[in-house]
Amino acid sequence: MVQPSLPEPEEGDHGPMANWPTGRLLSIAGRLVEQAWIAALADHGLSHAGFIALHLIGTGSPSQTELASQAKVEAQTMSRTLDKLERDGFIRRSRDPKDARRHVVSRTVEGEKAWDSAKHLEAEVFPTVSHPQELRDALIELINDGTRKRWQS
Amino acid sequence: MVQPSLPEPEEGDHGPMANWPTGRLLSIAGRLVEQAWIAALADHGLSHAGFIALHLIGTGSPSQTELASQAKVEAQTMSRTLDKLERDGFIRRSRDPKDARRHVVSRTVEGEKAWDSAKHLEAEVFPTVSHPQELRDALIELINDGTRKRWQS
DNA sequence: ATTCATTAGTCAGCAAGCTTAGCATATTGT
DNA sequence: ACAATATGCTAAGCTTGCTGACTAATGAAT
Repeated sequence: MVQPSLPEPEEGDHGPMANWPTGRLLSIAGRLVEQAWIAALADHGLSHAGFIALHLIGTGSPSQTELASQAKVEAQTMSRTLDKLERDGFIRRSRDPKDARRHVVSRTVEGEKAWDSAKHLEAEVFPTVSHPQELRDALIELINDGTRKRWQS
Repeated sequence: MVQPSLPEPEEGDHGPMANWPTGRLLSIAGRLVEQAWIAALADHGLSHAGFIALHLIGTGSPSQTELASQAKVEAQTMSRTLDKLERDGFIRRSRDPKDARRHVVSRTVEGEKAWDSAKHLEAEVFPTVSHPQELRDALIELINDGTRKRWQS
C-alpha cells in the first residue's frame, strides 16, 4: 500500500461521523478538548482535575464531599485529586472543629498563584464553534439529566 | 459557620454552572452520558470502548491503526481494547498476508451477535435535549478541530 | 449509656485515556 | 546486499474516572 490508506474526509460529504451516536461524539469531543486543557495547564503545574478543584474551592473552605458533588465526581476521586494538590502544595486540608469527620479544604498561597495564572486559559484553549450558546445549553441539560439519574438528587 | 456553606442553586438563577468553562461542561456531560452507555452495554457483555471498536470494524477487516485513527485514540489504546474484545471472543486478529506488520481485525460470530443486540441502544440511552442538531454540529466541529491539532492531519 | 445507622474520608483494584520505549517487519538508499 | 529509516503493534507505567470495602466520627434509638 503506497498511498495513504486513511480516507480523508472528502469535500462535500459530512464525514464519517455524520451517523454516529451523539454520545460518542460527546465523549470524543470531551477528550480532545480536555487534552488541550491538559497541555495548557501543564505550564502552570496543574492537572485538569486539580484545576477544577481549585476553581471550586474558590476563596472558601468547602468539605471534600461538597467539592465532589459540585464537580460531579465520586468522593474517592476527589480525595485522590486533593492528595495530589496537597502534595504539590496548592491546597491545605484541616479537620473541621465542628465535625471531626469533615476535612475542610482551602487554597494555599501557592494555590492562589497557580489559580490566578491559569484562570484565563479558556479563551486560548477552547475553539470557536458555530452555536456556542446552544452547545452550552444542551450540555447543561445533559449534566442535569445525568446527575439526576446517577445520584437521584 | 453553622448554616450550610453550599450555595444551593437558587430558583431564578441558571445554576452554578452558568459561568463554567465550556470545556468543563463538555467533559462532565461526556462522562455522565458515557456512564449511561456503560450501564446499558454491560447487559450485552460489552464495554464502551469495545462497542465503538465493534462498530468501526463493521463487516470489513480494517487494521488496528485504521481503527485507532477512526476512533481518535492512540494505537496503543486501541490495541488494549482489542485485547479485551479478543479475549472475550468478539473479534479475531490475523496477520495481513500482504504486510506482515499489520493485524487485520474482524468480528467473530459472537461479535456479530453482540453488536446486533446492542446497536439500537442510542435512543434508550441518550437523553432528549433542546437543540440536538446544533449540539451535534458543534461537537463535530470540535472533533475536527481537536483532531487537526493533535495529529496535524 | 450502649448500640446501631449514617456520614466523611480513604484504600485497593478495574477501565481506558495517555506517554515513552521497545520489537518485528517493510521499505529505501547507497 | 546491507544498513538506516519508517511503520505496525505491544508493553509498562501514569492519571483519573469508576466500584466496593474499610475506618472513624457523629447522631439517633432504645
